[in-house]
Amino acid sequence: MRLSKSFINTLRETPKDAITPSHQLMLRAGLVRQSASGLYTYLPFGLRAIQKAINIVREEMDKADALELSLSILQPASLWKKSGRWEQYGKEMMRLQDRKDNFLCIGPTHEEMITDLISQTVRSYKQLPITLYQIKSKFRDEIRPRFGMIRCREFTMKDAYSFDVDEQGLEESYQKMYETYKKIFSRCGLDFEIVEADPGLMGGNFSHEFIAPSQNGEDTIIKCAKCSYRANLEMAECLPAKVSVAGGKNEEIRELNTPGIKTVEELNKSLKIPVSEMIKTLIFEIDNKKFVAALVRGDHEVNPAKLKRLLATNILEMASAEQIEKVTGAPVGFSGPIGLKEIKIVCDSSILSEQAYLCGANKKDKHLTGVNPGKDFSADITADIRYIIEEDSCPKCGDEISFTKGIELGHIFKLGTKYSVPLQAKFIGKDNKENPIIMGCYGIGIDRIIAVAIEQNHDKDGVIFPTALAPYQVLILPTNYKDEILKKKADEIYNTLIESSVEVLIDDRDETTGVKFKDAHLLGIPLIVVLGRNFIEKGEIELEVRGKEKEIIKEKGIVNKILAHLKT
RNA sequence: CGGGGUGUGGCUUAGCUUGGUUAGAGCGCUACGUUCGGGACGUAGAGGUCGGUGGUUCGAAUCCACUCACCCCGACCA
Repeated sequence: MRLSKSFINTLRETPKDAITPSHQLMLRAGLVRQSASGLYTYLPFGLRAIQKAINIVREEMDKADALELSLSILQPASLWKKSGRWEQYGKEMMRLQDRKDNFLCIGPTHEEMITDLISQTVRSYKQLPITLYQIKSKFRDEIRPRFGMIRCREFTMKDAYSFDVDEQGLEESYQKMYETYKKIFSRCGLDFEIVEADPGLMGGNFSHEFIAPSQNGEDTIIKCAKCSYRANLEMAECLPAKVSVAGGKNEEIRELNTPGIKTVEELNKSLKIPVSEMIKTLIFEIDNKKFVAALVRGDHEVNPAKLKRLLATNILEMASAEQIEKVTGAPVGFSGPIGLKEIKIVCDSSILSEQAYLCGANKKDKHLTGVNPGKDFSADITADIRYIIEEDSCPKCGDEISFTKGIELGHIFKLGTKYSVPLQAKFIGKDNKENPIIMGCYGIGIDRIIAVAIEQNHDKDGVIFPTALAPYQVLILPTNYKDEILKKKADEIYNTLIESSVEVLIDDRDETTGVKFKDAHLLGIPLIVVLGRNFIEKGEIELEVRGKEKEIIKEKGIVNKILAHLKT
């Protein structure tokens, strides 16, 4: 492509709304333009990069025997009502009505559609296993789109769904995708971690996330320094406390006056008791009807995802101030486990029965000290219900852990029969019995591949595309295209590379050399071939590997040298 | 939805506190000329409902009210 004929839209200055490097550079390099919050237009160069990512994903999915199809973007409400998600899915799902007043949604995901398709087409175990996938736009009316392409409302997703006859089959399908994802992100040249994750609304006990470490990530992951343990914050297991705290089993309960002192920090300040020797009591409402009290140490936080899983509920919310007063008999800030009636007490496993703690008295302006769990109250359930903190150690090997931020590139789930049962996707087995199909689902955020590639590969001058994702591989830069010698040689190299099927650009614009260099670096094309005065004087051509070294090459060897670079 | 912030040609912005000429600038854009190895120089141009609506006033980019959009921090997720 000749730059004089292409559509490049580089910006000299950074648009003020863009904060993260990938967002700034994608705008500056003219890869995308924003049309509204969370909505972007891909310009030609950006689209080429996206197509590169799509092709890699498609190739690897096909190698894994997955089959591509395309489900309609608009989906009938009836299917979502069958799975129950018409009600469960919140405002992220864009709902609309057609001229006949039928309700539809713009697909935020496609489990219902694909399961319905399978229910109509699969009859026998002989048709299984099968994995189907598509690569297309999804729409989620996100609460808060941000970071440019990292969280948009309309985005391109590869979503795959596996269908098996049993758990073992699912395990194999899942494992296949796990390996496929590793290949995909490696081929894209990305740095990533695989972590255990909470499946949330999707169902299942655990899942895996593929996370690109980045300061601008929205997820927090936990890494063990020694072993291979990786988990996201929601999922990371906490070992029961090993820290020994002061106070003993036989302390007597004493009531303290604590007027207006509601938080652990305030209690710590006025009573000089370490926060780790306090119990925080939080009241949650589950399924919009029942209440539970969750107890964690003062220096810990309740992890709602763990609590949800433990209580097997999807709806868990903090109780309101009025509800707390009704349930505990005291205003917010004075709740405690002693004297709670008819509500389940869930105690975190880091609260030790042989220690004495400070906690709320369920009376206004009163707290209790010397409270021994086990002796003075009993929990209905004791389990791991808190977030891991940096002082914790690795749940697998006990070594140090660290926290890292990251961007979620992909997520693989085991769905089981969550959708196949309500949507009646069944098969007849060898034993002539009818059973629900066992499902898995596997997503990749395509736009995020590009955003992450840029987050991870850029410098002060612009993007440094990994070769696999670059919109073009080579940029030929004659410093002055009006110079006959330079023009002739540049065209010659350009034509030769085109004949070799190399994706090549030539900067034939009537721009100053400085502009050409700046654009070349901003665009991030991996190989820049500079033809300038050194060529005229000495027959030397400069080959710049974007972000790395520059080489001086004699005229004759240039094409082979370029081709050699592209192979590595 | 809660908290914070910003809206002035394509981009970055001055002016707003303390209302008063044709709303300035840099970059970009157009034409011509000189340049041509690091966003060059000269000359001449084009481009603006000052986010919108209503109000106060002789007079509003500037003050007031409402509203819209966008960004950032928290709850959602690829």
